Amino acid sequence: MQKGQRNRRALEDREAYPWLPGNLSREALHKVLFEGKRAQLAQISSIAQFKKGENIYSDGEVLDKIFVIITGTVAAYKKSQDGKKHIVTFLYPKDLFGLWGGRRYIVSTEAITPVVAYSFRASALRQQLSRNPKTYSYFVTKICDQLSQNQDHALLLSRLYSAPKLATFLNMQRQAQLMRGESTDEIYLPMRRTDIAEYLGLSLAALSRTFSLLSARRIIKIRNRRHVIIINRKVFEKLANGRRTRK
Amino acid sequence: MQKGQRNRRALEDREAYPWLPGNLSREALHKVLFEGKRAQLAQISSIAQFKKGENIYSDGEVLDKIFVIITGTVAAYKKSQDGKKHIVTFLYPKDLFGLWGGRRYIVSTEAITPVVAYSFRASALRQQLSRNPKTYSYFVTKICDQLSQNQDHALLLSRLYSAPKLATFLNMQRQAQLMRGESTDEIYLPMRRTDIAEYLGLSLAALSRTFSLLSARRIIKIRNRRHVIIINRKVFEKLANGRRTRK
DNA sequence: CGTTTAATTGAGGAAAGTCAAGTGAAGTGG
DNA sequence: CCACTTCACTTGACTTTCCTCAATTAAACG
Repeated sequence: MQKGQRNRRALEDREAYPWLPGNLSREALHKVLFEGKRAQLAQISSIAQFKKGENIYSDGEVLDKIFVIITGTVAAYKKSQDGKKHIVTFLYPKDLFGLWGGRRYIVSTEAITPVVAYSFRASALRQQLSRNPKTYSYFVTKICDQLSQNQDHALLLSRLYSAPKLATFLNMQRQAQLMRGESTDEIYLPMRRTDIAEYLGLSLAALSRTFSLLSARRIIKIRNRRHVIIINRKVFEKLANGRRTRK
Repeated sequence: MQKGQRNRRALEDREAYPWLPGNLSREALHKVLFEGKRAQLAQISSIAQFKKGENIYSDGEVLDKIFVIITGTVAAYKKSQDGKKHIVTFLYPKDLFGLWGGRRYIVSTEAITPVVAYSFRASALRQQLSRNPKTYSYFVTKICDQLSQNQDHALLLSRLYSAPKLATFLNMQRQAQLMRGESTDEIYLPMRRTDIAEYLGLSLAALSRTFSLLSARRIIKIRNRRHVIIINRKVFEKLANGRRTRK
């Protein structure tokens, strides 16, 4: 299956999950849940703020709160048996997190920029859901999205060489910006290099070298630590999507 | 968080998803759905059979059927941009697959042994769900489990060395056998070496070497291609769970 | 402006990849 | 039931990439 085709389809198809009742688009459901009923929501939610670097919750804690990001970026991570931190996903405004587990959280989360978020008590949300089962599909959709995203991440992790890994990552970030309706002239990277390395399964040194390599080959331009511009789109795409490219 | 503690908790906690209505255990729900109401189910499901190696559905096809395995093993895979096959997950009896996408399947699946499965038309299942929203939580639970499993897989993929990778994989298989109530004297591997390599993100050669290494070091005994016995449990555990072990 | 944190770069070594040849198991047809 | 073909797996030789450790430079922050 071609990549372009897949991307287009993803945009068309992910809107609706036809096997679910309450066949609303995600955008519409987000509106209904988080914008249309502020007054009603206020009863079960509050606004939480986190400083940069602050831990939000940890793997294994009892699951009591669920969050929806208003502004900022969050990293979800696990520690592997060998003690290393592995970032599972980055979360952006409108993303929902905290509900992927059962009785306890299954990942840890940390604010990597200052974060403002809605905070729901899990019990209140449960009641809300049983009163209005249609909103269910919103959550299921979100979880399915997360699942699909995780599978793509696994694919990324098993790529062999650092250059295509990084190019694919940058492309994913760009895609996400597009989805959120932001400009894609520049790619914005709110996280530190270490975080990217932990997401891609590379050492910090290797990641840094790869940034330098892509920059030296004039494929990307590193405006500053948080902003990257794609210069040579053709080679860039080849790297991200290409067959068996190394550097 | 300690590993042993985590495993115990996983067993205790995953049974119920308290933020869901219809707070039934997974085991109970499976019974209700697939054993208690055979007659009712017969109307919306049929039995499907697949030969070893047969493709069940492909990534990108329109999602029309959902399956529950009765006997046999299925591999779910994606092809990455560089053309390589990457196995996302192995599926065993009672596992559900096909519903993780929206309008289309998001992975391909293939029978790696002869497979017998219930086959549901997606549309029929949708009706079933809207009539009985409580069964919803069964599906959500399954998806959350899958998500959690995928995250563990990602962790596995980003481990550096092949020996701990393989040990962890074997341990996962053992754990799964335990969950299914099977004996754990031997680890049964229904899939080919190639499949394991594609799951672990290793070359076939590297995987084979690692099997040989563990065997030479008398950590495991390879009774035959499909059956492995753990001899030195202590070293084995250290490999699978240990900090910074290489070989 | 100085101190701390984040990121880049260099040198050396180790693990896994690739290519290729060889062995073992399984399945088929006479 | 055995010979033959095919497929699955193992092992060897060589190459490459990334990791580790360490030193240096750049940016952020008080």
